Amino acid sequence: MKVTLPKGTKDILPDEMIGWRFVENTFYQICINSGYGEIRTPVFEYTNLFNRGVGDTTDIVQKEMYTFNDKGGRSLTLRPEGTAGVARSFIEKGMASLPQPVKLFYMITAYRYENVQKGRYREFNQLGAEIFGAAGPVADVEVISLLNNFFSKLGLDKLSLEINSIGCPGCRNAYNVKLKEYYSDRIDGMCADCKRRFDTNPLRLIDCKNESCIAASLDAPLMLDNLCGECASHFSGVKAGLDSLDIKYTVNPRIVRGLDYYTKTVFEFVSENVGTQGTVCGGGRYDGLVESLGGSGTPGIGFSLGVERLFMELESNNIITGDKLVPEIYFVTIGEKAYAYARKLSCALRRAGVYTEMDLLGRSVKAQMKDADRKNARYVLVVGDDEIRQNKAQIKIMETGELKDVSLDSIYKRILEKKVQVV
RNA sequence: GUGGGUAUAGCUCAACUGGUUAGAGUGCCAGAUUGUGGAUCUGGAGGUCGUGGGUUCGACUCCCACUAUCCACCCCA
Repeated sequence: MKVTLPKGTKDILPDEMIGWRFVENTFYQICINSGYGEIRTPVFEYTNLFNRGVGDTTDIVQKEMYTFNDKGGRSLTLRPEGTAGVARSFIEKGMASLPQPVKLFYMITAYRYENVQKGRYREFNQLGAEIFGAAGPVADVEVISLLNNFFSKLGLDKLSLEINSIGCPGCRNAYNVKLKEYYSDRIDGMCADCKRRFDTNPLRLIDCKNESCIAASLDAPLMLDNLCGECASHFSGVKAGLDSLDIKYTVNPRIVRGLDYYTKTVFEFVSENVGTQGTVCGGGRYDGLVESLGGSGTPGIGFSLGVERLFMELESNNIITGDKLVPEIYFVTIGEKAYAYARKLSCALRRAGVYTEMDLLGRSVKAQMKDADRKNARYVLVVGDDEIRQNKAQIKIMETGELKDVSLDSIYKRILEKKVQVV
């Protein structure tokens, strides 16, 4: 084998694509119905967008970006996530002067240089949506309800929603001081990572999975108990909104998102079927992002959803079964005249929206029948030069094996009436 | 970046403690009375045994390296 897939990438083959279409179409419909406009931004952006947007201290920026110089010496980076590019577009295209709020959604690939494991790839697909310019908790609720609609339309009811608030810069700074105070006499017994976090990002200390660190964190003060008045009332607004929609959730005070731009509400949809990477969807509010990228102060909230992880969940619930599309009519032909006739009929049917099949290899009748069977065709229309002369053809109903004579004229007429049912 | 498992036909897997032309199932192609599928039977195509070294009279089998893949840590979708 000489040519292979790059590590961490995959081919999505035709059978699987049917499921992908199902997921993407469902997402598209829900977003459109909810007033979101679709946006496409470039796969690569100038590197500094992510440095500033995602945050210099994050793992993503520090070690996971595909960064390269183009021939003009510009530093470019394959997007490691979707929000930064959309925020850039919001600013650059002057969307702040559109009627507010601006609601956008997208279906993209993203790239992170990480070691591969279950539910984690280097190129992966995300569905995402963002609301810019709406500061109140109703926007948070709308984004979550969009996801709730999406999951229920897919037939998924086993994802659990966890929410938290990580406050605004104001209350977080005060909280960080408190945290450092709490950890100052315990940090010696904690892991190397945590010792580093103590200075760079103390918020992450309570999130560490290392056993001794978990023990040290048991009595740590929680952000949730230290929110300022504004953040606290925002969070209760979110909870009240979810309650009124009967959306179930649990408050998980230990959720911390890995991207620097999050403020106030953060949330995750978690699955038990995805392996250790259980987060199917993560999102939250980012009221400071647009401003930090040079735009005017604009609140925002959004999410991104890992399609590969969603698929694992769908498959383990038997929602994606890999069913193939089956042809309505398979034309079995004998002879050139019959082939030409059937080809014309087949084209007309395809234009009318009917899936038809024909042999392209000049195979025997038997082999054509076998092919029709293999493709699970509902009907086979057998046309030979004899039939052309007599202006009729045989239709075989594959499920029962029943044969019927039909006149070619009537078939053509039925097609013109756009009737799918030919028998 | 770190740790562990795996690597044989398109796919799923065999090959005894190293021994001759590496097998099966499935899938694919063709045939079993000449213009009709699914069952059965027969035949055919398809493998530099992940790559490169080494040990040996002899390596799919043992050793080393590399690569890929899977799983886990970190972190995230």
